[in-house]
Amino acid sequence: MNIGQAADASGVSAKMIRYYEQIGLIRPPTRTDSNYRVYGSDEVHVLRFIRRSRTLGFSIEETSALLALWQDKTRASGEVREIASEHISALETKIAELESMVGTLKHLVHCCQGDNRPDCPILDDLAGTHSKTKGH
Amino acid sequence: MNIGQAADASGVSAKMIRYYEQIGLIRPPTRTDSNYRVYGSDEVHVLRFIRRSRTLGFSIEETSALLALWQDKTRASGEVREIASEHISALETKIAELESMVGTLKHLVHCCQGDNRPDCPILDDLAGTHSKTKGH
DNA sequence: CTTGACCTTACCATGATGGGAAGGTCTATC
DNA sequence: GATAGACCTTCCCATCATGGTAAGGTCAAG
Repeated sequence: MNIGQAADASGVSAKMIRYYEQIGLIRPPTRTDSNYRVYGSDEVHVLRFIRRSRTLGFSIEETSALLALWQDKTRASGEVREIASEHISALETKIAELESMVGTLKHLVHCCQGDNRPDCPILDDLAGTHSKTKGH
Repeated sequence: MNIGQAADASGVSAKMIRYYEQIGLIRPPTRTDSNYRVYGSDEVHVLRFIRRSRTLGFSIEETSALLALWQDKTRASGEVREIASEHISALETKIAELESMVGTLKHLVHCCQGDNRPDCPILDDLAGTHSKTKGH
């Protein structure tokens, strides 16, 4: 299987497959006489694993750790759970930040009449010119 | 005021101030004979505006638009509200995505016993080997 | 006049991905 | 067997916003 077919089969672009190889996330595959990369179903399986992990928001580094644990027959699933739990915490922190931003913005939009008057609470807040909405 | 003082006063690093100048977000300030950038309270005000906008998650491009509206005396606040509303939508989409990830991961962590047995639902899900948790 | 804190520009790095160029290879069709 | 087109290879560049570092100039205090 060439890299294009492996890309189609795994959902990981050929570009990314080469990149993952370059940074050491996956092992260099065998090559044909004409230097083409050759992949089998095992490699496609690994690529799918990586893709799913990335989809769930794990970084390459985290994915690398999960991949190692997946391939380690003597692994402890506790380690996996720890990585996942930490990732959940990070995601929840991020969500809280975004929700805070949304809350502030919604309040501002609500105060902003949206007509043509030059007074705009959103801009005023951004400029920090008064403190009406600042404490929000 | 030198760039360092402007940085302290605005909360934007000197590095970023130069960058914002380079990409045209802010205007080049006057310089001293020895080529030092000189800032006044107006520039600091602009920098604070930018900082607040960035804190709220607006991109540089959006910040640039908001800044232009802020400095445009004939602006319509409706435009501002539109930018903010679109930004809220984008943030909410992002939040939903993250929450979906968290949901999947929590389910997996819940299923994963965290002991030393080599069976780990999280890795199984990532690998896509069975469909027990896949439809989640 | 030296020291140290500041400033200047210029370049490199991040993380994960896409784009493109220049050149080699394979396959199908004529 | 030649040619076209689809594929592969490596290498370099761009993103986005930010940080770092290095080499050199400037300023103020002691």
